[in-house]
Amino acid sequence: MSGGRRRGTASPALPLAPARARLRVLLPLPLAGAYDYGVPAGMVPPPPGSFVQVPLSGREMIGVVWDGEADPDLPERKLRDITHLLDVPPMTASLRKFVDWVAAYTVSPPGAVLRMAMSSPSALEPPMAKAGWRASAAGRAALARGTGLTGARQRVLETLEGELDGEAHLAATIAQRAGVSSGVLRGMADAGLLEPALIERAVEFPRPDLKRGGPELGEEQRVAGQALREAVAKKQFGVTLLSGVTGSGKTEVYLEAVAECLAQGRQALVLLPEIALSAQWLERFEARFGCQPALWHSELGSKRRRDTWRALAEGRVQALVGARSALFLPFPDLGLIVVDEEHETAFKQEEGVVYHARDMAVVRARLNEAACVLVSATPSLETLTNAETGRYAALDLPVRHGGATLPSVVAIDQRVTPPERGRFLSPPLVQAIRDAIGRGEQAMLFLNRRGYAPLTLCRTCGHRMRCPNCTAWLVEHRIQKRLQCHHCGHAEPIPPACPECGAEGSLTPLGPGVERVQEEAAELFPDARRLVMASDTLPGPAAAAEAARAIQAREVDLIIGTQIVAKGWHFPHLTLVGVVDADLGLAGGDLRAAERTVQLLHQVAGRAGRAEAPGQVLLQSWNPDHPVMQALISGDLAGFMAAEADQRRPGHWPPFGRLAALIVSAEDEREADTIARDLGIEAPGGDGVEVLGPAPAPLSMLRGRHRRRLLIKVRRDVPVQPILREWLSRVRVPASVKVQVDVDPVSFL
DNA sequence: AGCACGCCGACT
DNA sequence: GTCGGCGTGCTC
Repeated sequence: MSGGRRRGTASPALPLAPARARLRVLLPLPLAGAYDYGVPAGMVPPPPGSFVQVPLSGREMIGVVWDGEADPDLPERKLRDITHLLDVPPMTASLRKFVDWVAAYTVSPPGAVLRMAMSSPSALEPPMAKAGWRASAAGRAALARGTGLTGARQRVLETLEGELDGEAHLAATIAQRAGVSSGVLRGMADAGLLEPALIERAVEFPRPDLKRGGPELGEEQRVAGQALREAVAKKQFGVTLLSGVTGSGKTEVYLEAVAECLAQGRQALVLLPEIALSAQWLERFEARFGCQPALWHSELGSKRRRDTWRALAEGRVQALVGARSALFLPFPDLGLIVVDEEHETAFKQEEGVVYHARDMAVVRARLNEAACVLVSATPSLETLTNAETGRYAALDLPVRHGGATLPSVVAIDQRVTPPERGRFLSPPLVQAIRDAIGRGEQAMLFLNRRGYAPLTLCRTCGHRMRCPNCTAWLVEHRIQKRLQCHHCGHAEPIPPACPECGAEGSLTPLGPGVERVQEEAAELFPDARRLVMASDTLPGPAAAAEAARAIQAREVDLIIGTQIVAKGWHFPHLTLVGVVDADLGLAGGDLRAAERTVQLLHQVAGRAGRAEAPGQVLLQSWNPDHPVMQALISGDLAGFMAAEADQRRPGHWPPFGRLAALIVSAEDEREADTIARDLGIEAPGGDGVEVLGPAPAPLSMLRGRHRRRLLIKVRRDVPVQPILREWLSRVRVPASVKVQVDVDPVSFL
């Protein structure tokens, strides 16, 4: 460009100069919407979905060019220019729609949802090649001559050209492999024997082998697998419920759907409720496809995270298994989403953007013209209802794979044969464990309570040890010698004397946790090899995998575990399951307490008798006539769920109506009360709309914040989000008070 | 989410 | 007299 002054930027001297092109950029922040930015001269306006860097109040941020028109009335002086366009595949239109849909449904700022779809910030930056070293031409020549090199220098060159394949590596790596100090490398670089070079990132994800075929399928499995294949092959949206008794081989069936999806050249996503406990699942995937799938979960390291995100976005990952957050990953052409154990509450995200991954999976599948498969031995009432009304197709596997039979379930009436004083295992259960172990089989005791005792009480003054930050008792963890709060992470040493009255040796543990059951088992069965499985005794995937291996290798006789033992494990030598307190989940007025208890105990029961030897399940209960116990004993879960539906239908309780909760929280109790009261005053009404509350939340203090709840119940045909938005807009909330919206709550705490 | 501006306590 | 606490408010 010659000619000196052409035109300045937005020069006022040229009022008729065409205005800069404007477009909308959504930023990963909880702002009300997208912001407008200008396209700088010389930049081709990036299409929607492009990742761009933009200035925002003095700093640079990465955002996504969003759909829709920019506001022409925004004054030119407010408009800043896009800084640059990032070299990342643009976010697909379907993922953008998904972000908007989730934001609208959960009543969250779209930017907060976008943040979940940008969960690996570093993946968006240009591929960062690291500075490394390789042999220079002079170095290679010197090596070829074989003379004039010190031993150390020769080893370095041999290592680089040999086992390091002549490629560039970090100085530390080279020094370590060649067994020399880094000083040697420095000297070689100065002498021109080494030259700097960028290290290529070479993270390749293995391709699943579709020809490999899997384990032999039974006839029913084969038929169901074929049906799923056909659903995927249609390349249309559709949801299928795959139900089937525990041990019926549902995983192998839906892996057929995964195979079909990959054969179509589209990507498959499998969501698991707890990826950390998925070692056995990964083995099954590998058995079917000859390699590991890509993994996605919150504990993934930043490097792995970045590589996975980028490889996926670039279409180099075919199959991915992940926790709920994987739903927001940049699949270029998602063809299948499987939600395994769809009834699990772990799919509900309770913090930040509150969403249910199972429900959002259905939405993402719809926006991607993809198939969705919901899998469970104990489907949720929501999913069952959708299957019954024909919204979802349904496949069922009614028998166990390989000729195994379902375990028999019997209640032990605690009123008739109670445990001894201070004990928790009743005589019939003790005898059954003794018999099973005596036969060389494995037994399991299930109690959904971590630690030693849920409550510590002073026998002198009645003081109960409670959490300073939460409305909760402190749970004794005897192994760690600490009292712990299971809600906020507060922990303190067990005091030698009562902090209230000072009485020494007066603090007494009340009630059982798994540690205490293990202590009792140690006295009763001193020769049995025992293993405690709880989230705090199996920290991380490696520990869980090792536990599973030890059990399968029959290195354990008695397993004592919390709910993590309910999660899809295959323990072929386990024949007896004892539920220490079957009534535990029924306390409290939770809408789904009964449903959840049936699901959990049925899943636990399903660990027994998965191979040749038949399984037996004993439920210790104070109320064996309760419908929950009767359902488990008879095995008639369908009947139980039908009765559950009949109870919820008349009052328009979910799934026959919709709930949303507002949780008001503040450090100051009076502030929480004030806002909760204001919300109560402004509560919406009308046909098919009902507001309950405000009331103190069952956990009325959590992490130092006082909590109040309001619940809105609307008829199924009434959209709740506009009501919520309007309601919230009528109440001014100071920054010190948080109002969390929970559409379709599963927890009422 | 940052970062600035804005009014009330312990320091050089 | 100032340095600085983090409470509200804005960022295209």
